[in-house]
Order: sequence, then C-alpha cells, then structure tokens
Amino acid sequence: MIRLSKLADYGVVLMTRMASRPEGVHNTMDLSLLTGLPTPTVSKVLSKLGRHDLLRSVRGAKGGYKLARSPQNISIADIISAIEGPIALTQCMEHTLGCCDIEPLCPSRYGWQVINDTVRRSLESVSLAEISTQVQLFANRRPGTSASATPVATGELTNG
Amino acid sequence: MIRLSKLADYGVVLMTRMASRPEGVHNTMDLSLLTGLPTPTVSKVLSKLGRHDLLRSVRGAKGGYKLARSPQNISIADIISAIEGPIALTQCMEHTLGCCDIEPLCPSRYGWQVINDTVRRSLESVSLAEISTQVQLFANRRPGTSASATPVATGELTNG
DNA sequence: TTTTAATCAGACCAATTTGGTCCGCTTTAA
DNA sequence: TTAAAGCGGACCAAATTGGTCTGATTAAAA
Repeated sequence: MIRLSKLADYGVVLMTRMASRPEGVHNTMDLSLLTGLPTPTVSKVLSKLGRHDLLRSVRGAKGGYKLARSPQNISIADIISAIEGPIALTQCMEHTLGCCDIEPLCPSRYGWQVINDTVRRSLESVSLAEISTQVQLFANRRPGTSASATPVATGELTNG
Repeated sequence: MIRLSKLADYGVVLMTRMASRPEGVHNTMDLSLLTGLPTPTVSKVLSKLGRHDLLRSVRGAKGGYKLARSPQNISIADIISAIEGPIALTQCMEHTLGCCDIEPLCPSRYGWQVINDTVRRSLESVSLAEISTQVQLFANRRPGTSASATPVATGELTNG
C-alpha cells in the first residue's frame, strides 16, 4: 500500500470533522474526544494546518481553530501537502529541477514526473466538501456537538 | 510527501528498464549494474514481481526474467500493488467491507474510499509503455545492452 | 555427467523514520 | 488576576523498512 503518514491521515479526519460545522470554532480537547486521538497529537496537527493557512487560530480562553476557507475551496491535496510537504511519491520529485547531480542522465525522472502529476492532480480534484457530505449521511443522527463516548474514527486505527 | 516504499520505487525503475527490451531476458546481475542497486535487493524485487505474474522467470544458466505481458498491458498500479499490496492510503482501506468493528459508525471510511479510488484509478491509467517511451528519449544514445559504469538511476537515491 | 550460472526463499539485523509525550511559554476571555 | 486555550520544541520509544547473508534448487553447457 502507498503509505500516507498517520499525521496526514489525522489531518484529513480532523478537517472533515470541522467541515461539519464550517463556521464554528473547534478546540483541541473536543476534537480529541470526538476522534479518539491523543490531545497533543491533535494539537500538533492543527497547528501545522494553521501555519499553512487552512485553519485560523483563535487564541485565549474559548479559543480554538476555525476553517480559513469554505470546504469547497479546500482540497485533499491541500491538507496532505500542508502536513507532509509537496506531494511526491519519491524523494527526487520533491524538488524542482536542477538539484540532482545525475539528473540529465536519470532515465527515471521523467517517468516519475508523469506518475506524480497524475496522483497529485487526482488529489487536487477531491474537495473537503465532497468528503464531508458523505460523512453527513452517517453523522446526522448525532447533531455533531461535543464529546461522544465512541472513540476512534480515523482511517488508520482499524484493522481486519 | 506520500511515501512509496523504496522497494516499490525500485520495482517501477526495474520494470521500466526491462521494458526498453520487452522481449529480452534480463538477469539480476545486469540490472543491478545498470541501476546501481544492490544485487540481493534487485533479486528480491524481481521475485516478487514474478510471483504476481508481471514477470516470467527463466531458471538455470542464461536465465533471468522477462516481461510476462507487453508494456502496454502493465500499469503502474500493477507494479506498485504487486510489491506493496493493494493500493490504499490508509490501513482500513486495504480490506474489503466488513472487517472493522466500528465501520457502520466510522465517519471517515466513506471519505477515504473516495480518495483512494481516485488515486488508484489514476495509477491504473498510466502504463509502463508510456513511461518507458519517455525513458527512450534519454537512453537512445547508449543502445541499452549491459553494464554501464554510471550508477544509480532510481527516483529515490537522489537528493537536493 | 559434472560443473557452473542463475533463480528462489527466508531469516536476521541495523538504521531510519515516525509519532507520541512532555515541558514551559504566550495569549486572551471572564 | 486567573484559567483556558494555542504554540513550539525537545526527547524518546517503537515500528517499519530495507539490506545482507545463507543455502537450496534448477537447468544449460562443457
């Protein structure tokens, strides 16, 4: 399987959660309870998303984070690259041209470029809004406020 | 960045190399020299590709591996999933429905499914043939037979 | 028939990466 | 002024990865 780091996974999950109340301010503690993820980890992810202008932080008491733009204008690629850096399947693709010694000879580079572009474009095509509407179908009986007892809602912490 | 394991990276590189002589039999030693990858590693990757019917092994002296089908009929998704298992960005997506306790409640699953399908489809759309024609442009002055001194040709072993 | 060149499989080990925890600091509403 | 929140970095443990080694098997060539 192609590995997405857990942090990036969490990022998508948290953003999805926040998109269910796009105008609200969400704090770390609540999100931690809702998702079952450890509080400091949630905090770390959120602050990264904040630094990349996907979230806006509200400091002080009653603070938290709110979406910086509407879910329609946030793509999955935005979220992933905020946390993991530029989307690329291999290392040499992370940089732009001109940094690799053997580059003019490297017979793989151009192939990888094709592959990476394809994947990146596909992730750019999926918006947070699309995903969170899917979620609504399953969340709408619980009006999505705070602390539910049911833990764990990531794509990660599950197994067969 | 989305991480592809090195082995999968190598898989793509090796297949690309072999696609430049689609009918030929390629042995581990030659491919190792051509790519700069350690021989046992090449061997491990090739045998995995063989077990998934992308390569056909020819044992004994003068043996090696040859492509099991034409490059047009091999997708990047085939290669990656042969080495890494089913293409999925998160663990719970590796299985088919019905294996996760909280599944009926999991608000993320359906979002991930959308994302994964998008990525998988994009990788299925790129064939080995497309990539190796790109390679030809850069390899055609060296008629692509055996051992060149220039090492390292993966998308991985390079940095900035 | 013997030798040699190749695949094949699996065990083992080392090192990198990852992610979780903890700490103390800053900010602001009540 | 206090308490509740974000902020950021240092540190550590553990899981994953990938490279190495060994030996068995196969088949062509001498």
